[in-house]
Amino acid sequence: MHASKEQQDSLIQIKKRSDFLTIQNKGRKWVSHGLIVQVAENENGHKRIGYTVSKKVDKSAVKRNRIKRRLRAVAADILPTGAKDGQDYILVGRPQTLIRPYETLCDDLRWCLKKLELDAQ
RNA sequence: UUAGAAGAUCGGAUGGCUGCGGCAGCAAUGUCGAGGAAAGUCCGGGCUUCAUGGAAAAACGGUGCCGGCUAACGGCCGGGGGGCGAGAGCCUACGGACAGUGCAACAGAGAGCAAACCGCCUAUUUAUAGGUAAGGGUGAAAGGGUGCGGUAAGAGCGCACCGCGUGACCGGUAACGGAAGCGGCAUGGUAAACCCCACCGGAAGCAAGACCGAAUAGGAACACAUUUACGCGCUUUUCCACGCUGUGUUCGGGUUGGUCGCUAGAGCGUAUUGGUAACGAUACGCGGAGAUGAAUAGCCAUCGCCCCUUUUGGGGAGACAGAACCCGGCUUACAGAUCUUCUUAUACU
Repeated sequence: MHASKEQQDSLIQIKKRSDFLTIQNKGRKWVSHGLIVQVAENENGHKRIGYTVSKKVDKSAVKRNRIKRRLRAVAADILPTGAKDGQDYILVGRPQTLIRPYETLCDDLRWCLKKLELDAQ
């Protein structure tokens, strides 16, 4: 089920704060137990991905880092095949992200992507 | 063995598959990759920039027994005083109250150059006057304590012992300790209240700052000429020195992106050696994260740890917590494990 190295290279990371804000404003959003996904179209035709774990989720920096790492691991497995070109994705961590089993977390992401695709039509 | 005290160390290990960041390499690949507190940002430095340089004073902030260590400190080590404990030990903002100002509710007669409510004593007389601080009462606190003498009753009024003040002299680098003698006892507490004294301190921080490439004011540098004065020059004042003006030429700033700053530093380890110790000296060895929406992850196996039942076995937990320019400390958090030294009680010998 692991994505190949080539596929993972197609993912570009979102770094600017302004990009995060525009995606959050104009994009669509779907919530699951393990994580939240936000999607918006972009102009350059690539798949782009960003991660957000705020201090609201957990005050400990160690736990926030671990949540971000798990989100990154899930995204690396699912998104190269599950995501579409020309779209921006933001994965938002939740308290459940820390303790949910890995397979369930993957299912959460797949479910969110499916729902968002239906919603777009 | 019981109950403690002090100090130090560790903070799971190994491997596989799929991945991440730095470096090397054309590539394959190789190699390195979080902590004892990385935390809080409370001190002290290095480094960088800003202000024209120096001296003195004031203001503001900090430190506060003594000696030593250190680049430095509010840190550490050793010592002294005071307090706590049976002890090993632990705690300690621990300079100054004859420089000045202030503060202490209520109660009480009286609370800071003491006072006289009840009482006691004396006189005249049945209410005053004087003496007194033993006893009572109030209070957090009532101006030495006990005993004897003394007296009208009393009182350091006198004496002894204790306490207090002062203290020749002795020990110690010092803080301080000991102490003959003298003083009849007085100048209560509070300075994490203002304050005084001694010592220390310019300010802001790697989003500092430097460079490169792209669009507008103040401006900056260089050359020449000229004037020396009001005022201005990064807390204020004073003193001394210095600068300021005009013209021309050249360059070009607030923001964003990239590169550098960026990790070898008061570095770590071992041995010898000086020192009670903190720490210093010498020799040899080591080379160890540098990200910038920010790298250590996901899954699994074995060993170890804890709990349950015990024949095999099954299940569970894994603390506090994530480098962001770098060091030296402090403070706070921490499952569990190990080692060393010491005290106490009991037993054994």
